[in-house]
Amino acid sequence: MNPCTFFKCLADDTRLKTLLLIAKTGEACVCDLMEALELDQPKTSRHLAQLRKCGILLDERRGKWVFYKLHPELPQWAQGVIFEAAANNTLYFNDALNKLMASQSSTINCC
Amino acid sequence: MNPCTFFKCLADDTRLKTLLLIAKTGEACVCDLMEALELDQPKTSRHLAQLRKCGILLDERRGKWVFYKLHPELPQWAQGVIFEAAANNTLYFNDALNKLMASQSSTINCC
DNA sequence: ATTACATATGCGATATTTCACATATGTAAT
DNA sequence: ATTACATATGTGAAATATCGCATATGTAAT
Repeated sequence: MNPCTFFKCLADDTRLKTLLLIAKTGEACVCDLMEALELDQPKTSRHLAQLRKCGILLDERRGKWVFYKLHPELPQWAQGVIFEAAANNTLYFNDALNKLMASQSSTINCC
Repeated sequence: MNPCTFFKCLADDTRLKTLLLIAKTGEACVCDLMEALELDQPKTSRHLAQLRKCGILLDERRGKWVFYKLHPELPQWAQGVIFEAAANNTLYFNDALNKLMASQSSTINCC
């Protein structure tokens, strides 16, 4: 994991918020992330794909849905960076986190 | 310190190596950084200026030279990110670090 | 005040990233 | 087999970042 590549992945609002949300909740499906971040589907999917291809996220299909979580083999220091950022920037993604947790605890919309 | 802005600053080879070098050595002047990273003067200065304007580095002039160090008011978590990256990616900037330490311990070239 | 050296910045050219739309793929139900 | 829904990707346009060169500013010495 080249550190510059890693930081490039964090250097975008959509990707960073996505990662912080997943760090906080453990995992999330694409449709919930879309709603929480108020993004269209291709944009959400594109950024997730980039994080997956860089080895930061791991995807897992369950029926029609795809869930993403932090890749278990992500180096410890990189995980630490993500968790530290999540713990110290609540204001930055709190809105999205609330929406995501609401989606995840209901079955109204999707998965 | 917006976390996305912060990570954008780390998402470039020149800036990231500069930061890791400064994290390891405490401070460095522009001319030593130029040599260690084998960069031309305007490029070095431009990236340092960006890091300074974002509040990550603090500059201090001493005679003809300008020294940069981590900004003392940089949030703790952000400092942590830089130090963790420095501690876990030695291969990424070891060449530059050796050159920098050689420059700093001699007075042949500049300051 | 002039010169030499260190650092900073204006600016147009180039490269890279991101976006938006259309379309493709994959899954499950009927 | 067809339909509906969830997700992924091809592609060109738009936005953004970086570079290279020229030039400006700041400091110290003569």
